[in-house]
Amino acid sequence: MLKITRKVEYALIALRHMQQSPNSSVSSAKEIASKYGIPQHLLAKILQEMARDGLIQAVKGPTGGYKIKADLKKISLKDFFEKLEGPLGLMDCYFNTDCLQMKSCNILSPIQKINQNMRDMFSKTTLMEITQ
Amino acid sequence: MLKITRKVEYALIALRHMQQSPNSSVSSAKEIASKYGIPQHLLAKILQEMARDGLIQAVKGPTGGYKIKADLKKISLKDFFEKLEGPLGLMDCYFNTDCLQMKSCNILSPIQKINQNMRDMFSKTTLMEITQ
DNA sequence: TTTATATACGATTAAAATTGTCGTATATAG
DNA sequence: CTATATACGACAATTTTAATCGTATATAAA
Repeated sequence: MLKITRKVEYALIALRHMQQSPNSSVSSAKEIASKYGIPQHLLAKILQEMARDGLIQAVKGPTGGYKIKADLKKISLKDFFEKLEGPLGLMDCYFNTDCLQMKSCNILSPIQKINQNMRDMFSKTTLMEITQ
Repeated sequence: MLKITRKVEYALIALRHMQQSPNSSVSSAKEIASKYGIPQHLLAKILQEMARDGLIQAVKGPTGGYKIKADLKKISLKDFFEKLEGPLGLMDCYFNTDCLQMKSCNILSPIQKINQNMRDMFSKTTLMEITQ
């Protein structure tokens, strides 16, 4: 429990790789996948999603690839996680109000506090701090 | 991702229930399960594990059940999570050193820092704060 | 203009982790 | 005795995550 997914892990690895590449050069999914031992097609899908999210820019065709587009100093880890994986919370009831046990649940408010702590923590860290 | 398991959720609910019960009285798995809509056998297994861990005390036979044994003020949420679910980390490589990509991984050290932040956060909260 | 290589993206399958059930044994209050 | 509780391992179902596959489109370079 309390693990990040491989999807997020692969996304971070790719971002850091691009961050460390010469400016304005692009990195292909194939190049990144083989360097870090990531399934190529899977990484490609993740890169495509990050491109749709505006984090990176895609360049098509041979010699194509991806490069960083957004200002990573302005994006928190919380926002990054939520772009890729949806709402961030220890339990679904933090966002989802359709739990049948809602009325009888006795740990709802204590959990909400911890949730808030965790969200604050990830809000205070920028993507740049991870990838630089 | 970054979710706690139902096992931990059920354990917290049960602990809080016992905490709020009259002192020296016991609560049965059946009673707690039906009150909060938890599968009875599943809750029983979790309570048994907590008993083995010394968190609660089991009383056998009819009129039996469980009551709090440990001093919840002295147990951090981190220790509680680790008792039930094992090592706490965003990624397995925080503890497990047999990842094949270890050498090429470029996010290892940044992830370790976030890991430490998360562990610190859960170390600073006691079980009592959740269950009281 | 042809070819090789890249992104784009939905559909599907595979694997892993989580969640829940079942059967049987043992203890004990009434 | 008997009913009810804990004890515990084996097993099954479900859900989530991870990975693969097929096909289409864009484009640089020969």
